[in-house]
Formats: sequence, structure tokens, C-alpha cells
Amino acid sequence: MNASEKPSLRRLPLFREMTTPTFDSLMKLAYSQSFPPRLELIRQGEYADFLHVLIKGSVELRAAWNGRSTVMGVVQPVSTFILAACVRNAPYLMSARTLERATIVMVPAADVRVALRSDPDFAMAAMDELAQGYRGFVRQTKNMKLRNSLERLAAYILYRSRHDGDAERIVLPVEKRHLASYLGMTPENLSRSMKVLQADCLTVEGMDITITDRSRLTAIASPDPLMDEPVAGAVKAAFSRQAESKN
Amino acid sequence: MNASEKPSLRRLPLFREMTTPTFDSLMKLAYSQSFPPRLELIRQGEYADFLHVLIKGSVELRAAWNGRSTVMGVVQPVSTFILAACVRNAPYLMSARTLERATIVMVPAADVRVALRSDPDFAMAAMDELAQGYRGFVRQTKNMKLRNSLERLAAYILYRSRHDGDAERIVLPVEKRHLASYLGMTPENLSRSMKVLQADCLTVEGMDITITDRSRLTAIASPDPLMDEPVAGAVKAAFSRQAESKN
DNA sequence: CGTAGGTTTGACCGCCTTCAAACTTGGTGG
DNA sequence: CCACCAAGTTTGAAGGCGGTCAAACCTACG
Repeated sequence: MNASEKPSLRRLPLFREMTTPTFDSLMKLAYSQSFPPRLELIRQGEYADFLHVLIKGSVELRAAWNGRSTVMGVVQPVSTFILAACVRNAPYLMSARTLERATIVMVPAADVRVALRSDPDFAMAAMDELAQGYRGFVRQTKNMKLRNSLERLAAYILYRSRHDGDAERIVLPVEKRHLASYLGMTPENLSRSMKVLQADCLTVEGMDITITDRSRLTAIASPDPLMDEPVAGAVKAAFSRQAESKN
Repeated sequence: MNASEKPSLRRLPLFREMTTPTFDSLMKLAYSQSFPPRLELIRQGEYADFLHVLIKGSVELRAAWNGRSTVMGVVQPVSTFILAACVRNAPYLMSARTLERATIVMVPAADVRVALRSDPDFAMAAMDELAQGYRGFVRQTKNMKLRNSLERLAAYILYRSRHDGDAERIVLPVEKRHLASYLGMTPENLSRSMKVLQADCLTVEGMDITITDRSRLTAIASPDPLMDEPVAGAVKAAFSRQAESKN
């Protein structure tokens, strides 16, 4: 595993508080690997062999049933995924595949479980991460059940804008087809919803979206801190506020 | 707090593994309370004051946004709820209200957090519980995105049957109106879907449902261990199998 | 260039919601 | 004990949101 990757791992919330010996022993067992685009890393139903940490690139979490398939989420670096399956030593509920070329650090799940048992600070961090993930899916369920597709799209665009420090112009991080699936609609319907928004609050050019009337977009989305994912490392927030509010 | 409640708390996965001193100190700070039906225990957006443990009765978890409202889940005794908000010391994402008269043990959230930090076994149990909750919402999201309303209803009925040891006859634990909301549809639509199922695999009399053609129902629901909630304390499973499989 | 894959557009259909009214159920008081 | 009322459920009719299918268009890449 590349030595330059270790510090960025160490900075992750999950690994930040653990003791150095535990961290080093875990890293000794871990290895880093690079994967081509569109490669299936994990198939739902398999058992958790490794905790994955995405260092570079992006990974899509999918779920399938009965011939249908949907995007459950997209992982951006640097962050871990499928921690819950590791902790419970249970089969994955989702599949994971790379979108672009990705480098991933893989830590054997069994060793993670040992470390959790021996290092209380690590366990606390894992607990916090799981609580956050839990709340993320509560939010997603609320989003799906309470908003219609136009509202979900509007909320997503506002979220992306907020993510970039309330930027006017955003660029979609994934293909529209995948975004549509993530938002629980068809590509056709996403296209049409986008057209509705273009009528009075955006301009769209391929993957580039410019917000022309934020108040109108906000009126449609009605963003709500209890439903919309808080921004992880919001540049603006980090500089303008003393304390990062919990979410 | 009633002394007869303590043992049933102690048997909970969350409290089972913790040290007796920690457990006793938590219990000293906790108090039990009885609530009338339809009382709002928790309002979404408030901060977590207490970890709640439902001892008797039932509690509905709801989420609201912009004048709309939906049922996110129903808690049955004996189990805890809103652990994630306690752990993160963050606002509740859901509201909670009693359905029937309920008795609930309330443990101050601050003391829970102290106990988590001082008792690694408790932290491990909390982690496990959170991982399970996380996976529960992943399942729910899959259910909402991959199945249509008829399939969700069929799967729900099969789930209830499985819950009672694959019983032929089940009785709905909540009003149909609430079930409809939980399943992401209107009461009218639930009624119609029920009628469709009555045509070839069930008989329905009020809250009583009898499965007349299980294979047909199964064909509609296509139950999947990666999507459908595993049964908690399945009587049949506990007696017929050596080891309970993880989920 | 040419091709494959993604996106958009149009037409159509169906699932599901909405609205309204009838019906059933459970609880209460005469 | 029965009448009555409120609340839940069912049924019907109508409409809209979103899905499906098909074709045209665009874009990236070999």
C-alpha cells in the first residue's frame, strides 16, 4: 500500500481517534488497489471480506431485485463504505461498482472487527459513522416518500450547489441516467423535469447547470435540514463558522 | 422505575453485554412512564434528551415535510428507538407517537453517551444495533424503489406471516390507514391492492387476513433476504434451527 | 468518419392519487 | 340495549404523475 495514502486515511473520522498501534496494525494488513471503470467490486449477497476505503475516483452503490436495479448512492473520496456489513459480518445488501478508475484501500473485515473490540476509540468512531449512515438512509427514505420527482431533482441541484459553497454553476458528478436512478425516476422523466426547471430557474448545457433563479428553485425544493444531507466539508461553512453544527 | 421491567431491559441486545455496574447506574438514572394513545413523544427537529425503550404498547415513527407526513416505521416491544440521534447528539429526523397506551423507559441521552465511552461492550452492542438499523433502512429504500405497491403489500403480508411462524392467518398490527402510509401508498390504493390479492390468494375480514394461496402470493412478492426484514424472534426458526443466521 | 451509448422528444398507457360519497366499525350516552 | 356519532374503510369516477416504447438527436471515442 502506497505510503502517501496513509495520512489521508488517518484523517478520516473513522480512523482519526483510534490509537496509533491499532491503526498501524490495520494498515499493515490492508492493501491498496486500483480498479478500472465499471468494475463490480462487490456483489450484493456476498459476505463482507474487506472494509473498503475509497481514495480516488468514485463508486456507485446499487441494489437489484427481480431483474430491476437502482442506484442507492454514490461514494466520493475519501470515505469508507459497507462498514455495516463488516460490523455485522453479514451479506452485503448493495452492490458496488466503480464509475471511473478508482483506487481503494481494502482492510480485511475480520481484522476490523478485532480492532473494534480492542480499541474503544475506534469502536466509538465506527458507532458514530454508522449512526451517520443510518441517518443518511432515513433522510433518503423521507426524500423518496415525501417529495415528488420534480422536488427531488430541485433539492438535489440545491444540494450540489451548497456542496460547492453555494455556487451558481454546478456540474453533475455522474451521468444523468445514473442520477435519474438515484433520484428514483427514469432518464426520460429526469429530462422532462429538467426542462420544467429550465423554464424558470436554470440553464442546462450537458452536465453543466447554472442556477438563474435560486429563490424559485428553493421554493420548489423546500430544503429541510431534517431531510437533506448536510454538506460534508463545506468550504464556506468551515471558514465562516466557529463550530460545525452536528447533523 | 418498575423493578419487573429491569430484567426485560437487561435481556435486550443493546444492554445484554454491558457490565452490571454500568447497567445499574444507567437504570438508576432512567425512569419508566406510561403514555396514553396518540400522544406525541418526540417531535422531529428536537434534540435527543432520552434514549427510549418501549416496554409495552406500540409506537409509530413518522416524518413530515411541507405539510405532508408519512409513517417511517412501527416499534414493537421490547426494543429501543432513536438511538442514532442519541449517539450523535443531533436532532431527531423522525417524530414518535404512541399508537396504543405504552409504557416506556427513558434513559437520559447524556448518560447513555457517558456509558458508551466507559463501557466498550456497551459501545459494541450499540454499534451492532446501529448497523442493524442502518441495514433496515437500506432494505426499506430498496423496497420503495424496486417494488410497486402491490408487490410491497404482498411482501408485507408474507413478512407478517413469517413473523408468526409462517401462520396461515395473520392480523394486522396497525390500522390500514397507517399501514398504507408505511407502505408508501394511499388508504384507497391499499384497499384496491388488497382486493386484487383477494381475487386469488387471500381472504380479508377487517384486520384478519388468511392466506389461501401462498405460492401465488410468493410469486407476486418475490421475497428476498437482501430486501425483506429478517424476522426478529421467529418462534419456528428458534426451535427448528441450531444457529440463528445473521442478517 | 462511423459507431455505440447516452440523451432528448413525442405519443401513449397505466399506476396511483384525488375527490366524493357510501358504507362499516367502535365507542358513547340516552 | 339501542341509537347515534365520529372515525376508518371501501367504492367509484376522474385526472395527473410518472413509466414505457420508439425514434431522433447528440456526444465521445476508436
